[in-house]
Amino acid sequence: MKYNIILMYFYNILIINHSIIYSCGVLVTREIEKKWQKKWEEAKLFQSNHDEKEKVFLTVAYPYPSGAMHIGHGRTYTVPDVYARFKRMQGKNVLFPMGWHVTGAPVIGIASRIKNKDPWTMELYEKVHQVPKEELSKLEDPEYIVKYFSSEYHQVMSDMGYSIDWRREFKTTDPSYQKFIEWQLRKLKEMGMVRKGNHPVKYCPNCDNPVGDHDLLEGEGVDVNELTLLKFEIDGKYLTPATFRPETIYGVTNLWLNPEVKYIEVENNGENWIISGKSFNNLSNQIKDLNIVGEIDPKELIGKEVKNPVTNKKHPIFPASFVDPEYGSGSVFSVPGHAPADYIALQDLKNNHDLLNKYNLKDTVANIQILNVVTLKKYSQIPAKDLIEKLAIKNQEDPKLVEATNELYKVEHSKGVMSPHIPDYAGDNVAIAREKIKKNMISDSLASIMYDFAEHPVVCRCGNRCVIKIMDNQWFLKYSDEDWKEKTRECLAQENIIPNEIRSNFEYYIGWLEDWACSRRIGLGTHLPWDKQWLIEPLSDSTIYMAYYSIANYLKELNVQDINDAFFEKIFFNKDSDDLKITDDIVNTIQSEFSYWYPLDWRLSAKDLIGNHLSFHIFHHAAIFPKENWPQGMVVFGMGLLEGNKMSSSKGNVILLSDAIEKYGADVVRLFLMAAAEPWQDFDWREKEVIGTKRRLDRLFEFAKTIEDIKGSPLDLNNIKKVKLSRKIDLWMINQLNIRIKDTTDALEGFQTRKALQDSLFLLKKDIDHYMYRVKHLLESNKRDEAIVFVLSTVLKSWIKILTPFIPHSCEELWSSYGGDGFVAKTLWPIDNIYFADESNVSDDEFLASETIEKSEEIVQGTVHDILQIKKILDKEPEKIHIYLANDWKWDLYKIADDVGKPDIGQIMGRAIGQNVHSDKKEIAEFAKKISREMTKTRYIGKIDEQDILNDAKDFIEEEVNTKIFIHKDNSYDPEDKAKNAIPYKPAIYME
RNA sequence: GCGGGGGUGCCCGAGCUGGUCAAAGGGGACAGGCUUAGGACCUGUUGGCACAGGCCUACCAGGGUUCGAAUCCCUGCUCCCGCACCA
Repeated sequence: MKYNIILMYFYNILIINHSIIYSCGVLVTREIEKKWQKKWEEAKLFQSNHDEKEKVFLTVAYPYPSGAMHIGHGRTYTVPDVYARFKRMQGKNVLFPMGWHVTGAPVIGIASRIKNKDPWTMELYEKVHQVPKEELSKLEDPEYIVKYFSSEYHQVMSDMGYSIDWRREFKTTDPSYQKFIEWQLRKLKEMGMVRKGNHPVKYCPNCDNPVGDHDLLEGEGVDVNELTLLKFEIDGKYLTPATFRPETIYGVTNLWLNPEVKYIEVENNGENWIISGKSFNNLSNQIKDLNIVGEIDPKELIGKEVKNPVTNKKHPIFPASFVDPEYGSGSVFSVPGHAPADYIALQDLKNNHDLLNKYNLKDTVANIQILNVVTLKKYSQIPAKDLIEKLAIKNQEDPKLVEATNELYKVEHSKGVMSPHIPDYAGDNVAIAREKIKKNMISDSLASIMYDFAEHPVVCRCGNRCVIKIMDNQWFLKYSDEDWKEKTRECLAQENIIPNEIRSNFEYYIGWLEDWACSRRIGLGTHLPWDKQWLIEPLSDSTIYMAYYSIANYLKELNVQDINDAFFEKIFFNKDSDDLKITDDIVNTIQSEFSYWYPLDWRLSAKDLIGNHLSFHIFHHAAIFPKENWPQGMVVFGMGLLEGNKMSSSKGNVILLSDAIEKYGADVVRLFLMAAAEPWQDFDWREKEVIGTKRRLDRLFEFAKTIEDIKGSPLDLNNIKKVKLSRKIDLWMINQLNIRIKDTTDALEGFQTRKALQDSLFLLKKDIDHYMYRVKHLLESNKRDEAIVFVLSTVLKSWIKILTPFIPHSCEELWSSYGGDGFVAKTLWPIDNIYFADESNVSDDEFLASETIEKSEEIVQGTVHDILQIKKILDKEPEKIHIYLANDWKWDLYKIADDVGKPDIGQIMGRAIGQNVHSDKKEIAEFAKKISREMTKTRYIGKIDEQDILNDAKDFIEEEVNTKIFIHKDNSYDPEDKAKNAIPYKPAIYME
């Protein structure tokens, strides 16, 4: 024990040292980040108002603040911030708002658990969500929970430097928002999109409330199954076994009852049913007015007969210990032909002489004839038996029995056909027959529907067992309505979906969605305006709230009583009305604000919300707004992983965003999150790689210092001394910069943050390294080379700009440190033809084409590479290196080969001879053969002046290969006949 | 079961409108340099065989289309995600 404490002590020291060492490398500290955040706020940089500029309106799903923000959330909210900042620099007027979705039930449960000092919850909120002790007890109030965490979210979002227009912040319980929701629901009701009906839910009788999966102590993710209750008559009463497979009613041989459990007689609508005592709780929540009449002794029923409701055959009742009194109604009908469990139970009973004697069943059991119902290829008339034999199942306790049951259920459902002797349904697929039989039996009052959990128990957090309750008089949104679906599809079709592969997912969900229960009993929220006992279900109040953002700041100024339906009709549809209570000028201002910002350009959300939130969002926009205000695009996010494992607050596997910011700084966190994966992919937070990201950021600052060092005086980005460039390597660097700017811009347009950073940070850094390497020898002879200073300053200036959306604090700091004017966030995004766009630079026609510039550098590098390769395998150091360039006829032939486009030597030869490119046919053939394969590996961009290129880089090459080089256009000196190896873009080499 | 998306080198992960792909980038490993030292930085190597700039084998498996396939088509295997009344 002591030993461990000592070890921990050392470990702590190591950790402390660790962070000290790293923090030494920080160039942008938290203080600097806070400084810039304050400056942005003071300058109201992100307050967006209606003006003449082109607008971009984007929203990201507002959070449900029931816990602290973790790095997964950090990614979700950084993506829109990066895009917003990018678009602003492109001169757009961008609206990026934020609100809090506080309606719903979870906080109610959390609050009561905190009140009850539930240890798990207390630990979660204290350790994972890091709520201070003095605040913890206040979380007994659900309103306080959302208040506490929404202000926490607000703080962390500010610390991340998000460019949010906070004037439009709201909570979904704000009175004016509730007015907005009431208006929407009334509107939908008027349109006939709301109906009343019944609906089964997971329910806790103790809490007297429906419960969601996250409110469960046990049984998370357990399905609710729909079962058919079949009524088997016995002495004027009914036994009501429940089943998944009503079609097997034709194969019933007997019923099973558990003689060791309590059964009761209940009265239901004039009928008397015999059910297990334990099933009453569940059934009574589903069937109205179910009254207990008395107890029934199951032992007395054993051996008696029941009547099959469909075939009218008589079946005996047998005892069985496997009958679970909690499942269904506590009795089971036996289909040994198609249910392995029934088959084996029957076998077991046959061998159980004690039991047979006790109930005097010997003859009855022996007379049971197993019946066939379903015909299945590759199976006998008794498929249950086949499977039991195949899996070698010995008795009822065998765990493989479940496997056999599931297997047969699946196979018969998907491939089974009703056997020829089954009346009315012979030849039908099982799946179809099942539905038909169920429907017919219910309409003939031979059966009814009940619901049960697929597994027991399902336990509420309060400790009580849950049941399934039919909620009656529920209100539904009619997503099943075909016209509504059609309109929704139309809306989807005109939207941009990123990534586009997700589109088919939406199409699927729109088709699949059925009516959605939009009312609930508990939680925070808005009451249904026409039926106040109901609250509006929290997904249904979050469908078109983006429209609310556009006017939220104005609504804060208004008197809530004055906000009525007429107001919203005016704002959203410009409909005039006598009921308006607000003066014209104010209404018109708000109206124009809405019509400026709408439609929504981009909606961002997580991919697990496709089937509900996002689909509802389309449904409601399609229903309520005219086409010109339909949403324009959606971006769907992936999930977050932590060191390869799924992030989950409730499992404690999270890193809080606030901790990450404290440790690494907002820019590092932003940079890592944006570089780790594209938004729609799952990203993985790996500590090691986060640290790597930090180093890379530091190097940006070092680069700036390097330039100043070369220049020998302070950098002034706002006033870069222009120099006309003549060296190809300088042009190459500028050209690479342009390529990176273009690729970054394209990537950002499509929300590809990872690719954008790949281009703007990593690849550009590589280019700069390469450039520095290429000009190293020039700096040695002239440290203050003006062209180099010009090139590097130009690169730095653009580099800072294109990184600003990602690491805004660092970029502001760099910008202001090196003479930039104002906020870099307010500067314009760089164009992608810097230098070349200026006509005075463009005298040398040859270097207009970026391809040529790239190719030149490739030739230089390729030549160096080849020389080094050959040198490596020579015995001795060469004294001279001769470089031979391809002569004109080779270029001509190369062009022909490119035109032909494939390695078809015959055709290339034919054309070459036809055009008479060269007199020596043998040489042509030889060369054609040589290049025919090479061709496909090289990009042909036309003839370029290789001599000029190599001469320009001659000193660099000589330094690299440490030997004098001689460039030859012909083979006047060619002792080893190497010149013939020269190919366009790939000179021949000879060393001596 | 229904629906969607994948399987790439030691690991993560790009590429996938066919040729510039032995395959970007990162991580790891190895070697070297810089250094008092380094968890900092730089360079090189990281499929095999060659050794005058080359060849072979490779992108789950099998088949096909093509002059040419990681990329297109078919088949199989396999992994992941969603399936609801609720954030």
